[in-house]
Amino acid sequence: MQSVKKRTYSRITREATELLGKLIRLGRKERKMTESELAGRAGISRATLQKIERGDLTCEIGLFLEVAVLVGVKLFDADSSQVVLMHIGRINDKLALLPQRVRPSVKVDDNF
Amino acid sequence: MQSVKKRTYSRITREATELLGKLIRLGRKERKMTESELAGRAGISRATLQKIERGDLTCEIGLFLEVAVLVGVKLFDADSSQVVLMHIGRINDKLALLPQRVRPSVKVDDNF
DNA sequence: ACATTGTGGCTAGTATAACGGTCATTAAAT
DNA sequence: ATTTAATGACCGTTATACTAGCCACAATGT
Repeated sequence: MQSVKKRTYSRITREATELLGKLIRLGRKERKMTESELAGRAGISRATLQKIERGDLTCEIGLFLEVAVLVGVKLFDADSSQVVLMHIGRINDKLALLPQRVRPSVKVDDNF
Repeated sequence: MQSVKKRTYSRITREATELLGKLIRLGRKERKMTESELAGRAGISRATLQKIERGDLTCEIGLFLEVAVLVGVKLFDADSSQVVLMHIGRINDKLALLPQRVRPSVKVDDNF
């Protein structure tokens, strides 16, 4: 009974993960795969797959996305996934333009 | 030197995570926050934030998305995130329509 | 030029995720 | 109705993610 992990997540984070889990479960059933089958293909245990489909926030993002890919879930969005992925080049450019280090001279504006 | 974890990830998974990490780093710098600041706000260590921005696949999805939300990264896509999130209701419906258990009578079609 | 400090990388310790196995329940097929 | 097996849940073990702290380097501001 020592040091119970006390982590808080925003509503957006919780809903997004829950959604992704449901999309995975939906994709799996549409393809008529059992939990064991999908877990086997993904190289994970059935217990972990159950956590993922349940939307457990503590699962590794790699496992989460890997399972999603296996059941045909389009990452990031329905039909613009490729567009988003292609943006990775432009993001590199934008990163290169920014100063390599951040030095907050004043104060960071808390816009929440 | 026993049992080195040997995990493989699809290219899509790797690129998606890498992209998300870069988006986070971009968002952080655009808001002129230091790694320590963002890590502090997210309630994680700086080392973990560095792993996230690097696109490390072994990070918890909850931490990954939480940091993304903090720096204003729109989850799933640029401007249709809310649409996707609203679809959660319809997904529940679709799940309810499917049989509650999958019994593969024939063989699962390997469409890869 | 100098001082400041953000960043990358490393370590050991600790919390915990993932695994493999088991069991009860119950939907699905006969 | 009976049989089969997919699912949900639990547990002990093992692997590892996260943490706190440190150092070296170098970009930024003066």
